[in-house]
Amino acid sequence: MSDLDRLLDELRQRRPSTRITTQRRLVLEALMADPARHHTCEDVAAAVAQHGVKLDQSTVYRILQWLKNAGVVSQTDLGSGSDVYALAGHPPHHHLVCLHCGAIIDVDDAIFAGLRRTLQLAYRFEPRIEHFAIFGMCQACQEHPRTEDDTFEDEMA
Amino acid sequence: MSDLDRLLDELRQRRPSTRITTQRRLVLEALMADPARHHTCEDVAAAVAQHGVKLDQSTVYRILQWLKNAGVVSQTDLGSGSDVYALAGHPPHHHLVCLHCGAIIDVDDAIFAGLRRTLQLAYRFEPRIEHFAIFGMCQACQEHPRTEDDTFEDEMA
DNA sequence: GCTATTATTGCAACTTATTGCAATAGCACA
DNA sequence: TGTGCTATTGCAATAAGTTGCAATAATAGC
Ligand SMILES: [Mn+2]
Ligand SMILES: [Mn+2]
Ligand SMILES: [Zn+2]
Ligand SMILES: [Zn+2]
Repeated sequence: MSDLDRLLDELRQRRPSTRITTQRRLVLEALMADPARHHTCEDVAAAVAQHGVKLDQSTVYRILQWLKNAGVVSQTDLGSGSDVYALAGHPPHHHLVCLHCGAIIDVDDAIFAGLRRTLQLAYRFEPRIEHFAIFGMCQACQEHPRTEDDTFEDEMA
Repeated sequence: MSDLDRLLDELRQRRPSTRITTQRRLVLEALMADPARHHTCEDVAAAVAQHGVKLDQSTVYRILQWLKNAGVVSQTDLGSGSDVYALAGHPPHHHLVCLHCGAIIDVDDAIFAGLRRTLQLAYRFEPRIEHFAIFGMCQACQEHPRTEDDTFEDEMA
């Protein structure tokens, strides 16, 4: 039994009314074919289309939403105009996005350890901090100040 | 000279090509009329309309964007469907949003002190963490577990 | 395997937000 | 006060994402 089928099975066990459809199988297959990637809805639709199946945009979005609610994928706005979806499983990490040059820096999940603890202890709030994007200014852009206009900010979502 | 004119003046001093238009004055006036509120684009447009001036949606968005880039307002997605804009000035704070019941909890900016320091020291990254929304589950919803379906998540952006 | 139930899909309409471009209107300077 | 330059606006088109609803298809039970 494949990784994919194992996961689908698990999802159905969690809530038995769940149906395993061709569409869901294909979307998950596309995601797992490139597990480290930031997939857009369009990416996924294109990958599925290569298998000869055309999925409606709304179907893809609904399946991604379903996977997100199940904790299987994360959804992030990195400022590119389209949200990106990624398999939540393997190495938890986040990104720093420079508002000036658009650089995307990977950071380990450990940076949120303190914040998580604070929210749990002080507010009894269980945060779901997965694949966050933190906007700001990178080192290079701080050292090379430009005028306020020629910035990446305008181009950002 | 009013608070409003003082601010507009300052914005123009920062970049002299900036023009002070009726539209900009009215939008800023609407924001400052209720400084603690989370304003949607629609709210602002409605408030301005009460003064007898109809602004195009795109104009309002562009002015809010301009104010955001200038550091005057923050923009936040609290999961309501429309982004909210708030005057950045006075009391910096953030929100915890419950994915289950939709509750919105206010938290002090201090919760980010550690993270800010880490990013500055370890990555030389200057984060712009203003009026963040952190999604997760509130205390009440953790204690009162429900099935995975009747959740607020589905209704969220 | 066949049938009934109902979760899921596809489609079209809709919402929120952004963008290109011609018309408008600040404002610097005479 | 009048004139020219160009930043900003309004408008219409577009993009990303969501939603209502009728048609479809997964699956449980026979
Ligand atoms: Mn990533
Ligand atoms: Mn707030
Ligand atoms: Zn940069
Ligand atoms: Zn709750």
